[in-house]
Amino acid sequence: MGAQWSDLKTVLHVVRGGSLAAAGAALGVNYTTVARRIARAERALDLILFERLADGYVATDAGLRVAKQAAEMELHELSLMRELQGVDQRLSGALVVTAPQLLIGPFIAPVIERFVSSHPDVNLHLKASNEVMDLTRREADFAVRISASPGDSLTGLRLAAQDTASFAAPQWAEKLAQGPEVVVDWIVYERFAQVPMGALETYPNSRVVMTCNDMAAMLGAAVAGLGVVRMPMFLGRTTPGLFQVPALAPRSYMDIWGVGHPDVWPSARVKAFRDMLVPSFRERRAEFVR
Amino acid sequence: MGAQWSDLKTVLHVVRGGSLAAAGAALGVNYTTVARRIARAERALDLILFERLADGYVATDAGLRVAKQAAEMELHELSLMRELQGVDQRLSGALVVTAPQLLIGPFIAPVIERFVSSHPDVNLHLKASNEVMDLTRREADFAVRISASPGDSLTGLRLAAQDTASFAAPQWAEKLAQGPEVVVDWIVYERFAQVPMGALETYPNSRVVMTCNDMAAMLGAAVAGLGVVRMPMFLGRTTPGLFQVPALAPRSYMDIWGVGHPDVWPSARVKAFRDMLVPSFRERRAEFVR
DNA sequence: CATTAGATATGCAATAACGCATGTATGGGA
DNA sequence: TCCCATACATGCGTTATTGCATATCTAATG
Repeated sequence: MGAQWSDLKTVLHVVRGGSLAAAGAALGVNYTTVARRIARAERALDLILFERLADGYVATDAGLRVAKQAAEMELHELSLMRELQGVDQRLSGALVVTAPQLLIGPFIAPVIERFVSSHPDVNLHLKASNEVMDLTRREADFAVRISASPGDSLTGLRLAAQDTASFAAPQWAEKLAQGPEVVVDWIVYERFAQVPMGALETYPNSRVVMTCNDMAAMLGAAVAGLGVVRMPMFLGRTTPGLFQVPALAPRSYMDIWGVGHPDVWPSARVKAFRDMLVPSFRERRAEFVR
Repeated sequence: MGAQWSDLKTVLHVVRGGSLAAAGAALGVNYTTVARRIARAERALDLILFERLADGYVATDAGLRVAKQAAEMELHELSLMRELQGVDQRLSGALVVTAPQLLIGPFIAPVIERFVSSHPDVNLHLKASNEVMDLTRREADFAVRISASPGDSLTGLRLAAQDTASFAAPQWAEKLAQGPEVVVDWIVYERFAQVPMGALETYPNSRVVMTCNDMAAMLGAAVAGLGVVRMPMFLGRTTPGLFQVPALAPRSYMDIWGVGHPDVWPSARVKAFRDMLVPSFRERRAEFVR
């Protein structure tokens, strides 16, 4: 009478993705399989779940109802996965950590090095990403984030407070020393697209020479001497070839947080990682502020 | 990383049933398949879900957690199934009705006859059972029950009020007429196991000649002249060979209800069935009371 | 101590599910 | 109008899943 649970899940993903192909990708199966599962579910339920239109599958009312309850089922699945990870007291198995790309090299990597040698049975996976992983879906067990607060419903602890300052190649230091009338070329982050606040006060002739959507590329451009970049202190200080310049007064910036889902937080693996990460940041606290 | 939903469901049923065989029966698969699904789930989750003991599978803490969340998932599945049935406005497809065995012949069957000829595309399945079907699990879409109230969280309407009286073969009518000193042999329902309340007041020499767990068998015994049976009026009146006897004064009894789950209640099929059943009971209301 | 019932493992053949390649239909852009 | 990208349908060979038969193990029983 009823349909298989895997088929209900499949319906959910077709509704979510809007196409067989998208659902297949999400489920890790071929889209033909998705089509067959939908057909099977329809046979089992004796209902039409999707209208086959020229531009894809469109859910019927019944299809939407299936998807809705399947979404509820998925919430429990996700809750279970977090719960199982959270109560796991073994120092073996998978541990997924995510952190901003540019923080990894100078600050996370050394911790990871010690972690993996101390806990050789833990299979650590590091997701370098500036995008926010969904910890509810266990896309990561632990995340290092730069933000004003731990956010949503996550457990978090502050790893460091940080300031920003202006950094550039050495020739810019000389140029800026010539006086407030020099033309200052700024490399700015895409979504700001204008000279940083306060820059015009000290150097009225500041201008944007380039916008960019990637901080790593901006660093490269700065090292090459293209202009001045406002960035976190730690980043300027740890990038060879860059020096702090007085184009902009240091200003406090968002904190660095270590966050995790409350369900997953008690996991031995996550705790072990925290226990190495936190002291490491504490010791190097000075590198983040002016 | 995660496990398949069908495997989570399988874990649930092993925890519920306590053995692979029980789970297999519940799921409609061979128990070997159950064992393999458990093994697959354990591999996927990298966890031991069951201890393999000599006398069966015993869930670990992790296994219990999986089962618990899977149970929550199942609640949503059941809710979905009811919902889909409830919104279905077609007069085709399956309709499962349950009713007490002895009510079917005289009162339900005539309605069913008309129903199936009026709605030939509805696949009516009648579960004659004195056990209470779980309407939450959609073991039935509509139930005729003899009870004091519609009960739990079900929607219901009262089909008839009814009385009980004492019935027996004709020779008992003659015997009882001889006076209050005659020995009255009672056939009583198993779980009462004693002479009905009030019987000793009119016939002090009443005694239990047989207890039985099945009313149909009791009817047979009564027709055979074995003794007197207290039963609903409708039953005595519709059973050939039985006549009401004054061994016991008529007393009001539990009502007859037509009940259904609120989710399923609006279904066109259920509504159509109700719409035939209710007038039928209303017309014959007099047959149930003294 | 042998036996039996209940419960789980395992090997093998049958079946069902799957992925891939190919074909069809539709709509947008050059 | 033609081309191409998107989206689904279908046929076929491959793989994974399943059921059955058989073997193993344990506890309870005679």
